[in-house]
Amino acid sequence: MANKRAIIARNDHIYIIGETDFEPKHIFENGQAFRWTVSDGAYTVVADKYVIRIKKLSATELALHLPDHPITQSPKPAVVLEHAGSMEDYENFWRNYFDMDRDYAALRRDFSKIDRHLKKAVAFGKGFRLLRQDLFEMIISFILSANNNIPRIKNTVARLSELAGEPLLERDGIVHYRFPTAKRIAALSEEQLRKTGAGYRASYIRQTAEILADDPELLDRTRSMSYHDAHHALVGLPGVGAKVADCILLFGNSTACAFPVDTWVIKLMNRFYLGDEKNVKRIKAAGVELFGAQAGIAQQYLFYYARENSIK
DNA sequence: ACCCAGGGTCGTC
DNA sequence: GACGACCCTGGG
Repeated sequence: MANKRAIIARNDHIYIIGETDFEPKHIFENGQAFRWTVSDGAYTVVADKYVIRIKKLSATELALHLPDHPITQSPKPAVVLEHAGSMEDYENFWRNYFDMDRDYAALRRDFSKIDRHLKKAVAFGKGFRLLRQDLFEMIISFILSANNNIPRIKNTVARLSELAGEPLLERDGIVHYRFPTAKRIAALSEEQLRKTGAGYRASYIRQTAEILADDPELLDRTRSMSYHDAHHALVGLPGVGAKVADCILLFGNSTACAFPVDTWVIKLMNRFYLGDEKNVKRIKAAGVELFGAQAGIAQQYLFYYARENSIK
């Protein structure tokens, strides 16, 4: 039984009502996205040309927002995407961005049957969704992630956007910038890139941006490739290894079989399943073997569960 | 104050 | 395949 949910657009806001799997904290605080801030439980997110604020609404709040709407008669979980636009924006962008056509409730049920660890992870992370983010943004963000920590990655991405991205709008005294194009980043000097906090990754970023600026179709082509071919194409870019390529495909294209293996996944896969496997390729193969065609999503639930509970 | 680890990749052996 | 170096920075 698919969960019944309603999407309503009104006054530049989009409401997602009755969706069991939409928890802003679990969507954004798990390392798949870097262009967000949180304040009083509300998430400000920059995606494409949009700057939205995501809030959970109680039944009372929802009724205040949509006073004359029949849906507010029966209390259901509700989320509002403020400033997200009209129904057209939802259909053209948000539906895809939030991976709304995947049935996460069904996925959780399937994962829960696989084993007790995944069952706990899935219960803990209920409300997670994969984001289908801009591929170029994912490439640069995850080149930055190598041997780095999340606060610094976020800072660098923010400074890079301010340095080379188009200003979008000012809200509450803060100017928000769109993520830069490959062309704009390729035009920066390595010195400028280092000043954003990129460190030694500055040269990878510049080189990769240059390659992609010279071949603007490359990323779009990967979307129609098999997982294997797309992964191979991405690994050819400077600063992009096997793990980063998997992150790009998982968080930029919702390629659910991509299974990134980082230090945390090595730890948790060994602790829960493998014992003492050091070979990353074999850990990745074991993940796909255990969790199936959507192993990357299982990986995200496990990753989030392990990190939030400091399982080392 | 100093040290360490952080969603890995690359070059070298 | 297995090491070690690697820009920085926030947190201990």
